Amino acid sequence: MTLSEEDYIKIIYHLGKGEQGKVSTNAIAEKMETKPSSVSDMIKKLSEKGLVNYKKYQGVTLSEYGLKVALSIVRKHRLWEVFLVEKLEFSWDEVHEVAEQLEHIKSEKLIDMLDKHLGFPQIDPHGDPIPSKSGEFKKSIKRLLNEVPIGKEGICVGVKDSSPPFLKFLDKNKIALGDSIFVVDKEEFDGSLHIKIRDIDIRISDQIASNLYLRIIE
Amino acid sequence: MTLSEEDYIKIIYHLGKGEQGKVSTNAIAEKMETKPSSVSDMIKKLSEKGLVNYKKYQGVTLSEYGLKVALSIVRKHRLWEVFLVEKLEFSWDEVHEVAEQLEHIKSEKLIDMLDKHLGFPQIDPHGDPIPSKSGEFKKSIKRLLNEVPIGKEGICVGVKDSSPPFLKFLDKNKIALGDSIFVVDKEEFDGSLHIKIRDIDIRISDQIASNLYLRIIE
DNA sequence: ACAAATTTTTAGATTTGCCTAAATTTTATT
DNA sequence: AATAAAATTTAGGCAAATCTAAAAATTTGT
Repeated sequence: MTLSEEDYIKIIYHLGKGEQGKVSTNAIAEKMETKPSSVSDMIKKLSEKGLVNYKKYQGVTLSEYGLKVALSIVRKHRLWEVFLVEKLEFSWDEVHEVAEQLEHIKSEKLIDMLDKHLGFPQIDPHGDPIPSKSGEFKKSIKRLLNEVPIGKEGICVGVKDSSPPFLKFLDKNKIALGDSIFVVDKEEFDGSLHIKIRDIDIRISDQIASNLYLRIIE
Repeated sequence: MTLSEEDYIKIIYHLGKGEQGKVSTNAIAEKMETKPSSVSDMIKKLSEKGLVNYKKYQGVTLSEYGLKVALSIVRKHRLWEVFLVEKLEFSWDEVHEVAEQLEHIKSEKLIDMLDKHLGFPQIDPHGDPIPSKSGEFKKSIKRLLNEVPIGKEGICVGVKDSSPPFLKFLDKNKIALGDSIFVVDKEEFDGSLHIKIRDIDIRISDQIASNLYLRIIE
């Protein structure tokens, strides 16, 4: 597969919301930053190769094979994102462009060993799930931290209350978007949480926890 | 720069033995696995871009700018090789193909941080020196282990005596091509060596040391 | 030195992925 | 349901990087 073909497949995957949805030529053109006519050309090629199902004027969907390819690209992209953040000190919002390039590197062993090196992560720095080698993956959902079950881990993806005092609190406690938070325990009577963040244990009140969104798996 | 241009520059660099040597069209064609006519075309383009010095029928050399570009590609290639071996458990002879792809990834921060993550290595798994960010690098030389000065480190790149008993010895002591060996000390009277390999200290006789080639720096 | 062999370049074609402009199909509106 | 608007496809071209075949320059052999 060429680089360009892989980009198309990935975009069709994302626009199709992971599975069935028919994807329009124009939508693809916009994401690819190209013209609809170019998209038509490429779709024809992808169709001949069996990567997409296509009937003229009716939009495209990924074939079973195309979906497999898409998931493998997404897997590579997200594993590289984890690598960049965990090992190379990138912040969660700097990784996309580089991962976009790294996702095209072809070597099965590379990805298997990278996965192992990273400890088989399940989510990337944006909280999105990482497909397994065979293409399965858990759905991710967004939850307020105080609603995350004990023993679960998630990525901090947003705040409900963005008032200065709250943001200051986050800053002081070194909690930032993209951080991975593990819920160790919950105190019954006041709802306060014992969490682990960057290998450090801290306790936060229910009030704080109900203002932080995590993206968790399952 | 396109991927193909980068490949040409790198090949011209290697064929020119690192610097001045004029490189012939045919030699480039062979390395690129393409035809001399294609090379002519590309050389013309590289020349227009100021990457090479070129007079028809007279071969090419890298310009100052072209050399800079070449060194940056070599740097990336070798850093990725170190990464693959040190962090992802690749063996020294498996890394080339993958590094060949990774060397084209464009991100200054990526390479800087990779360099840091790897502890600013000076040599790659084949014993070749890694250019610094600014393009300087030490020459590497091949020496028998017993001639390596105390305090130096090198990569095991070959054996002088390849008899089965010797190879068996290497195997038993977990010494393999590509291993990094640090010379800790040398015993005056029998010439035996105290070396560090994969963080383990071992002692080897002069007889052994005089059969192992290391590639060292400076 | 000069013809033969080799190397290198030019000319013209091909493929991939893109473009513009025009034609066609679908969808939206009245 | 007919027409206007929007989306999509086709047609014809372009640039990059390659190819084959043929021409030109250089090197080699005697």
